[in-house]
Amino acid sequence: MARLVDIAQAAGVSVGLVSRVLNEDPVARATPATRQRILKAASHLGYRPNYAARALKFSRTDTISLVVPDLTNAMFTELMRGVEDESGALGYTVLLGRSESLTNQDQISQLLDQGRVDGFLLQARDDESTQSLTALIGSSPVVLINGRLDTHPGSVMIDDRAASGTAIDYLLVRGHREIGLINGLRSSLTARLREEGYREALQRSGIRPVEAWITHLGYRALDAGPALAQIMQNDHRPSAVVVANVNAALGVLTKARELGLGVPEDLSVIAIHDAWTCDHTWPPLTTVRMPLYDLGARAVRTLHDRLRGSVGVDSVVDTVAPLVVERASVRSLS
Amino acid sequence: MARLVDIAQAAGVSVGLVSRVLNEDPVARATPATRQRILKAASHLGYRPNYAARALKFSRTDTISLVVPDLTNAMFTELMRGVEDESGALGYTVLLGRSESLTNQDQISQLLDQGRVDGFLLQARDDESTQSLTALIGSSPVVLINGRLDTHPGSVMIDDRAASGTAIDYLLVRGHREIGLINGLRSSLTARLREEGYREALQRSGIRPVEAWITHLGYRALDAGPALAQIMQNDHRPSAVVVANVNAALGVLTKARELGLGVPEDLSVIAIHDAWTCDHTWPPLTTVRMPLYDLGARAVRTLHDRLRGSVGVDSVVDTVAPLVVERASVRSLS
DNA sequence: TTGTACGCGTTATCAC
DNA sequence: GTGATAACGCGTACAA
Repeated sequence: MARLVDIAQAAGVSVGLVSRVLNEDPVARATPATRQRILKAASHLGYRPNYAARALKFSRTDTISLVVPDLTNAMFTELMRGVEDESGALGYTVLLGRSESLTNQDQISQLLDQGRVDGFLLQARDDESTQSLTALIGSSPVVLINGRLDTHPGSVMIDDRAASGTAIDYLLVRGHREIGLINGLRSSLTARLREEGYREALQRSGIRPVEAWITHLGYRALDAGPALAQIMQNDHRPSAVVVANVNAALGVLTKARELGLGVPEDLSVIAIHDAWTCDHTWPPLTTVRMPLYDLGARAVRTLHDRLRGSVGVDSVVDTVAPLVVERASVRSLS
Repeated sequence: MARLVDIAQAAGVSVGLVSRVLNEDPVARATPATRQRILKAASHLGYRPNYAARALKFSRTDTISLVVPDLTNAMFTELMRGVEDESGALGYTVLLGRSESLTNQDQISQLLDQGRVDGFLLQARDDESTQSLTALIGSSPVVLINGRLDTHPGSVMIDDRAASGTAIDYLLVRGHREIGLINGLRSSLTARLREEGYREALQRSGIRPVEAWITHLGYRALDAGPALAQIMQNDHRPSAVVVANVNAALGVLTKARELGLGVPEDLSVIAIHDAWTCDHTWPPLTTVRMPLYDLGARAVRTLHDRLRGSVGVDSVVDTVAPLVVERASVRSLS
C-alpha cells in the first residue's frame, strides 16, 4: 500500500534516500536524524516493498516451487518442513505444487519464463519416464528430489540402498531369512537403488534373493495388494516383506488380512519411510525413518547455489543414518 | 525471456501494436498481414508475458492462496482439486500454504501488501480463536472455508448439521439408540454445528442426548484417544460413536483396540469426511462423504466475486447431499 | 549527505 | 492502422 514515495514525503526526503536507508546501503550512510525520521515514517506507514516492482527490477522473484507427486502423503510433511525452514533462512518464499498439476508440456519453463518462480524442487512421479522428465526440465534451474538425471546435474537423494539395507538387517537380526520386496516401478531410480540395497544386504549374509519374492508394481496402496498376492501365490512363501513405501504398506496390510494372513504372526512387514499414521494401522507399522527434513533443506541449498551460478551438484543426504521405528508389524522368529 | 520489444523488432512494428494484437484489443485491429507477422514472431520466439511487469502495471497478480491447517490430511485432496480447477477456469494461479506457517502476526496482510497474492482462501486451525482470526484477516480479501465471522462476510461451509445428522440417521436405522459424539474443540464453529446436527437428529427420534457421551477434545488422532477413553469410563456406554473427523477416527480405532473393544462388535464407529485411507484402517472405516470439491470451487468463486468488488457473501454448499460410504466399522443391531 | 533520473516489461492514451 | 510515450514502484548510478 504505502510506497517509497509516500514515506519519502512523510519524512521530507527523496525516494532515493529512503530506499538506501531501508536497504541499509553501506556506501552512503544518512544523518542519524534523517535516518530516524525515515525509519519512523516507514514503520508508521507500515511500508512493505512492492514485490512486483522488485521482481521486475531484478528479474528475480526469490520464490521457488516445491513439487511433489502427492502433497497428502504424510511422508512429505518433514520434507516440506525442511524446505520451508531453509527457504526462510535463505530468503525464499515457497510455492507448493503437485506433480499431477504439471502434467502437460512445458509448464515448468512457462512458470520460469513468466518470471513467477526462480527455480524448482521437483520430485517426479515414479512412473515419469526419463525422457519425458528430461524434456520437462530442459535446462531449467531444477533440483531433482529422490531422482537423478545424467544429463542434468542437480539432485538430492536419500540413501536408498541404506534404507532397504537397514530394513533387511533388522529382519535378519530377528531371524528372518526369507524376505520379499514389494518395490516401486522399475522406471524409478529410487526403487532400483532400494532393490540393490536389498540384494546386497541379503548377499552379505550369504542369502540368495528369491526372484519370485520381488515385485515392481508401484508405490501406491493400490499397487501393493496385487504385489503381495503375487508373492504369496508361490508354494514357498517368505516370512517377511520389505515394502518400499508407507502407502504401499497400507495396501499390504489390507491384502494380508484379505488373504487370511496374520501380521506379524504369518508375515512380518517393514516399510521404508515413516509417518504418524503408522501408529494407527493394525498392527502398528514398523518403519525405517529417513532424514527427509535434511533432504528438503539440502535441496533448497542446492537450488540456491545453482541460482547463484554454481554448476548443479548431485548429492546423497546420508548425514543421518536410517532409523528403525519399532512398532508391531515384525515378529521375532528366535 | 523474449520480450514485447523483441517480437516487435522481429515483426518490424512497435511494441504497442504487438501488445494490442496479442491481447486481442477489440478497439484497434491491425492489418491481417502485420497481425500474422506479429503472431508468427511471437510463437516463434516463444513469447510469454512477464508476470512481474503485469503485476506492477495492474497491481494485481491473479494469484490466490489456499491455506489449510494440514496439507497432508487426505480429506483436503478433493478440496484442493476443486480449488485448482475453478482457479484455472477463472485464470488464477494457486499458492498452497499451511496454517501453521502463518502463525505470527500479520503474514496475511504482508503477502497482500507485498502484492504477492490477491486474496486468500483460508481454513483456520480449529483452535484459532475468533479474535485472533479477526485480527489476522482484518479487512483483507479472505474467504473463510469451514468457518464464519460475523464481522467479516465472505465464507463457504459444508452443511455440518446435515453431516452429523446423516451419520446419526444411518446409525438409527441400524438399531443404535445410544450414540456418543467425539467432536472438535468448542472454539470451532464447525464442531458446534456438528453437535447441533447430532442433537437435532437424536431428538427428532425422541432420543435425549447423553452429555457424558459428548467430548470436545479436538480433530486430531492424538485428541481422540483420550476422548474415547473418557466416554467409555461411564458405567453406561454407547453402542456407537460419531467421530467428527477422519484423523480423529484413526485415534478412536487405536484406542478402542487398546481398551479391548472390538469395532464394530462392541462399538460402532462412523466418521465425518472421507479419504482413501479409510479403506486401509482396521476395520475399514464407514464415513460420511461431504462435497469438498464443490466447496473448494465455491470458495474460489466467492473470492473472485469479492475481488471484483462484490460485498462478501456467506454460503453453505448443500447442493450435494452427504453420502454415507459404507465400509465395516458399523454394526447392525437388529 | 542527499536529490535526480533512468530502466526493468507491460498496457493505455493520445497523436499521426 | 500504427507509433510514440507515460506510468506502475523500485533501486541505483550519477550529479550536486
